[in-house]
Amino acid sequence: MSNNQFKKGELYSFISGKASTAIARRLQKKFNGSNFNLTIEQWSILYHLWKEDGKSQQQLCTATFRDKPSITRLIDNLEKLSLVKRVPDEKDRRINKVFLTREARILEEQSMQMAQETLNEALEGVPAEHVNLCKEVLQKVYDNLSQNS
Amino acid sequence: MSNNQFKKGELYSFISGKASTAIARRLQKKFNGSNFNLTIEQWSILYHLWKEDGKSQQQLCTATFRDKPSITRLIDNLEKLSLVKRVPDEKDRRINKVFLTREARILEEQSMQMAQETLNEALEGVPAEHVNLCKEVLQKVYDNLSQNS
DNA sequence: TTTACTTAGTTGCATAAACAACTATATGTC
DNA sequence: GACATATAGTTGTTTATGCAACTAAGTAAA
Repeated sequence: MSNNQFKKGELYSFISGKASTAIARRLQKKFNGSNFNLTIEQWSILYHLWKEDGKSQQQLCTATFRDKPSITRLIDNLEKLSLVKRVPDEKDRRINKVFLTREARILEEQSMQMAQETLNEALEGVPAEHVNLCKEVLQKVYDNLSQNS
Repeated sequence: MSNNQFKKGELYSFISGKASTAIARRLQKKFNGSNFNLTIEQWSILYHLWKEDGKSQQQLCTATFRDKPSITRLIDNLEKLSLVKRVPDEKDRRINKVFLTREARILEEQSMQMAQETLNEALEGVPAEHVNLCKEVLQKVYDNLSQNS
């Protein structure tokens, strides 16, 4: 039995995800202002490929917390932009590995810097230990709900 | 100058809003499982009208952190479902006040209980003071980014 | 090796979001 | 009163999400 009873007025703020929406919008504006022709969602795919190129679509589902159709269509659009390329796996023909193009690799540094900047603006005046605690809470929330319980 | 420098690997979790997405999905599943024919987004409009009926569309924009076209279409769909009704303001004909129907008022108790339940599941095992601190951080983030700075 | 089951990815459909361009109404100034 | 300007809301277009139904390929068991 939990002791986290919410008052009615407090309830909404947690569900709405206003903070992450605000962060995403700010980052998107930075992209638009720099002639980056990228949505945040597309960028989030590239982000995971910069960490490790050649991930399968299924791995991207897990990494980005999206379902398979969403990934299919994001990859479709990224392919149209010549930023990634699907390569069928040699051993298991069901699997598409997704690889960055040279054009996409060029975008890493500048976009990561804009993301960094955005987070710094977002967390201005928040002590590092509060940020860490907050991240732990959000991770715990995610873990709590990822189970079938 | 901020001291919140993020390591590359940590950056994504904050932007992605995984936690609030997970909460919304869980609540949506509860709705679906109870024959509530409502999206979370539609519910969020009703939520603010339950707090104060007759809000204008503009007030709903502010309350739900959405833009005007989004609200127009959410209200369109809620009207189709006979859950709200637009009423032009007597004094200022530009303004639509949005009122709950009887059918919508019936939904309040049960849906709020499901939302409460969802939050309790999400925050299971998280001490109340951590929840409060986390909420403060998220509010601060929102405030930081709401300015034009 | 035939059948059943599982996994990876795609397609169709409905809903929602972001942005720009638009209409209608109100306000303020000359 | 006539003009410019601001505000409230709508419409069109593109992109993304969630769900269900589907195809193709791999696995395991009879």
